[in-house]
Amino acid sequence: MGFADVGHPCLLYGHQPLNPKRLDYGFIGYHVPPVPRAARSARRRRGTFKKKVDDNQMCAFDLLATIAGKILLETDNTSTDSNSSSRKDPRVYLNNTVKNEQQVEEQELKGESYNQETGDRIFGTSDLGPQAPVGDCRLKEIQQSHTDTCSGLASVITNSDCSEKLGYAEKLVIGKTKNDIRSPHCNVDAVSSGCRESCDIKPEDESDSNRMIKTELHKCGNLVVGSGAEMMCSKEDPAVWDSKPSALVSSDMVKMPLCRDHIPCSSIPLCRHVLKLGSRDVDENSSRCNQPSTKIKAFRQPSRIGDRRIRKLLASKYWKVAPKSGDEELSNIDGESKPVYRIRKSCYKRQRSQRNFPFKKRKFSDHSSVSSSDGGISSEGISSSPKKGIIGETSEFGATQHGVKLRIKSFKVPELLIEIPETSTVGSLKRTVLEAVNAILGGGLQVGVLLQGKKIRDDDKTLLQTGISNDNEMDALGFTLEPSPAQSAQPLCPRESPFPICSNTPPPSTRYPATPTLIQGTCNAVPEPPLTNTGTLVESDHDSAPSPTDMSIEKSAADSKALVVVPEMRVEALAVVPVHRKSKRSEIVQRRIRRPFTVAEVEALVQAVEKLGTGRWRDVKLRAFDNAKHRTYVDLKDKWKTLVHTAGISPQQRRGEPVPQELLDRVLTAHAYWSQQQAKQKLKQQQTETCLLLENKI
DNA sequence: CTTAGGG
DNA sequence: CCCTAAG
Repeated sequence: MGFADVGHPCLLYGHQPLNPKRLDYGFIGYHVPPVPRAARSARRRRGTFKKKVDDNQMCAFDLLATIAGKILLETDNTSTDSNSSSRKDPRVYLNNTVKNEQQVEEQELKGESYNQETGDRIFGTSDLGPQAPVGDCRLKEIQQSHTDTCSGLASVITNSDCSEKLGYAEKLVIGKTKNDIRSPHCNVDAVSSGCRESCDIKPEDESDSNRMIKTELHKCGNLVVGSGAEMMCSKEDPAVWDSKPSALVSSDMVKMPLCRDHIPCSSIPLCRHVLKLGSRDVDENSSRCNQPSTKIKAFRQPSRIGDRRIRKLLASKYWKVAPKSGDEELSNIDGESKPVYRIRKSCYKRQRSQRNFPFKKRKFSDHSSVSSSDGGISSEGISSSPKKGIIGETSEFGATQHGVKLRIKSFKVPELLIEIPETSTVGSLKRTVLEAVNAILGGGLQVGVLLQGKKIRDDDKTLLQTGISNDNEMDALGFTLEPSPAQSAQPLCPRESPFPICSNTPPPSTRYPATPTLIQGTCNAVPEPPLTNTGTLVESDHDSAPSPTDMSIEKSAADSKALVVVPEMRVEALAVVPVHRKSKRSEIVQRRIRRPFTVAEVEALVQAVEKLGTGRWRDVKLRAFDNAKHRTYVDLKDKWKTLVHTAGISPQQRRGEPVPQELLDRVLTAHAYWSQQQAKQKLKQQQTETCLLLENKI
């Protein structure tokens, strides 16, 4: 053949296995013929290997998408000067376009047929309710009164200084009102002081026009804050405050070094805006939720191609802030498979589809209806099988147990601190916030469970023991989203934490200081094991991967169950999610968080490749990373590619966690070996082909 | 769905 | 990591 045989890597180097496991493979491994395609397909069909990767992440994405669907950003600078100016045009559009009253009215009239093309999000800041004092921030009132009325996402936008053009921070609280869950519309409350008017759309007060608009929103994904009547009102009296402020408003100010001269924000007059949004797609969604599996599929099919396109468009744009991920432990160990996932397996077969689900969904359902909700934050799942609840029954109680139905009406999002130069544009602020949110939602969350406002830290307790099973307590049950432990502890570059919050290479002008979650006033440095542990649903996956998973749990919960709000909790965490929907057509497609391979993983990979060879990534995945849900065979292939490259460059040129030279040597060896094997095979193939040809001719 | 490669 | 063409 003209090729000198390259010895088996192991024989050549006699590497001592870093891992005892390595002993289990020997030279023989190289001679194992590749599994015939047919066989593989069969395996596939059998479900031997399914992508379950990043399910949790998906959840995060869903969540994000949901939140994103409700942008709350105010771009109107005019407000900075005073009530008067803002009064003239209380409405602020995301795209910076302010619509005139007429337009607004038209929209109202249009009602259901609200033109999607006008996809602008209107941030009305009007008030239809009783007049309230104006001028100062009346956060407290807001907080107290609205507990029941407000629903949906709540966002508090704090303007640290009204006179500062760009300085404001927002807090977003996800919450829902009692009546909202099913309602398709968005409820938005905008409360502000000083320069802004407040807008509180109370369910009861909803006018028809309101309803229409809202409905609209939910349909086309447009967000209208403050509608018709309210807007009008605000015009008349921009400074009117709603008498029923939202209880969801966080009292806690966003501390952002936005103020000039670093004046403590608290010392400056603040403009606060509270926006509450119901989840728009909920209802539609809910109707589909009954058949989850179908639902997703329906989407998937049509969106396949589009999906890719979308991803392509968006993928590269939003990952700058992607948290630097820590490492996972051993390949096989980690993984984020969560129990919840199992429950809804049918729905989320593909990590990818799942991940993009919200976006895709939206994109493709624009015409018809946004069925989305998908669980995100507020979707109300409908689960025909009660016992399957997220927090299903605990095993210990066996058959006697009653399933616990949980409704997750809202999640509290961890506080987000953002630092951005005052010279930044509003757009960049938006982007920054979005990125930060994406970073968090994309990977650094874990779930906390609250009962009566108290955090339940004992994960070993059963629901029964905790009182969660008690119906009376249900209302007091709440869930929080918090940064995963590692993050809180090591904000900037959490080494061990798989899901760091901050980006390792933040843009010059922005950065996300590590901010421990202040939820409940208690900083939970202590990792809260996922709710999962409590339930039986979990299929012992002993995944080590923390956060994202949790999200999935919640998500599932949301999907399959109802949503319940825990009102008493003060929401201090927030995230602002600006969304520019139409503008860039960009549905923020989140890029997967980066998770550098650990040495252990590399070891496992090398070992597997040595044995299986290159070109059989699926097998490699199965063999060495079956439990690492987030490592796809493509990832492994890519890693191998980079390993080969790395091995070929000088150590000085290498970046990231150094890979032991020994491993790199093995990489080169194996690579050479398998390359040769491939060449040989090709040759053989060619020979046989030619032989056949000749024979035929003869 | 998998591979193989380019980006 | 992402995206895609191919198979």
